[in-house]
Amino acid sequence: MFLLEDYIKAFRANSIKITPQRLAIFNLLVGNTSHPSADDLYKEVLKIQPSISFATVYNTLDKLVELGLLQKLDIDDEKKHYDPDLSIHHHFLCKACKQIIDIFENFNVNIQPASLNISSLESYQVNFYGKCENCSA
Amino acid sequence: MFLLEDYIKAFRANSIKITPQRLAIFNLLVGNTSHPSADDLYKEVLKIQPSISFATVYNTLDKLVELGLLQKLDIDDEKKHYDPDLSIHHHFLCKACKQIIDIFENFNVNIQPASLNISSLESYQVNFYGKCENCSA
DNA sequence: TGTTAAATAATAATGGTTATTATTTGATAT
DNA sequence: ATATCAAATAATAACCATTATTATTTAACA
Repeated sequence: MFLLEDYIKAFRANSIKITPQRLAIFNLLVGNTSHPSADDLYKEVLKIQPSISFATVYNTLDKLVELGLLQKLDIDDEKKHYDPDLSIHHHFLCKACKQIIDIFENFNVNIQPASLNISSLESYQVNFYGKCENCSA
Repeated sequence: MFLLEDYIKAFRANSIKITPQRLAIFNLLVGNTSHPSADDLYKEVLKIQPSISFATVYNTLDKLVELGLLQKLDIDDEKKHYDPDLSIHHHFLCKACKQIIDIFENFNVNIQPASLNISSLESYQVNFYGKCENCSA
């Protein structure tokens, strides 16, 4: 998990400006295990930066993903979710409450690009679907 | 892979009407390995059913997914893709051309629901991301 | 063949995301 | 410290996949 200073260093190293809006977003991401959507983050950051616009949230998230500091999850077809934890782990989506639960297991899912039409393998995601305990009670 | 008659039988068994529009969609799905989006299918089916509406495509795809005859892929954040092949396999998305390539390997990615906040595990998807051979040339 | 609930076509609405643009500002050089 | 300027912001419009609505049509069955 990254610390605030990791985000700042990375932005500086890439000559991307550090603004109060971005610092507020960085702070929301540090240690965040809730897999927030852009809208979730927007609502939270409004409390610290009441005049922030939605576009700024998207812009900052895009930059973070480009810099490899944030993972975009393709697990929920309704919206994108973001995960600042880049350690190898995967996710479970409860189809009822849409909660995303971390699965801290390192599955052996290597593929041999050479054997397929694939030239570079950059990442992978393992997504599980079902119902969480709350929702099946 | 299902045959046309499998789709027909399943719809009949569930008292869901079989219409020319739906038959055209069934035919497009049989043996289809292109992982089409709803729009892809709409464009194709227009050639056989020129007056079909988009809503009918979505309606039929939803029914197929509900009946367990079609898999919805959460791999492309831009749109949903559908796969009529329900055998255990996974997918690679080329970030450049958005092509989806089948990965016919059965990874051992079991999780123990009991140990987490999970009560029922219904399905999983393993998604790989990178560049295909065409796009890195 | 008539009946009826379900499906269709047409289209409006929704919601997440992206694009646009005038204004403001962070970072650098002076 | 200040000026400069490219980049970022806020506001908002546009986009696009998907879902909802509704009057009309039709598949399935009696």
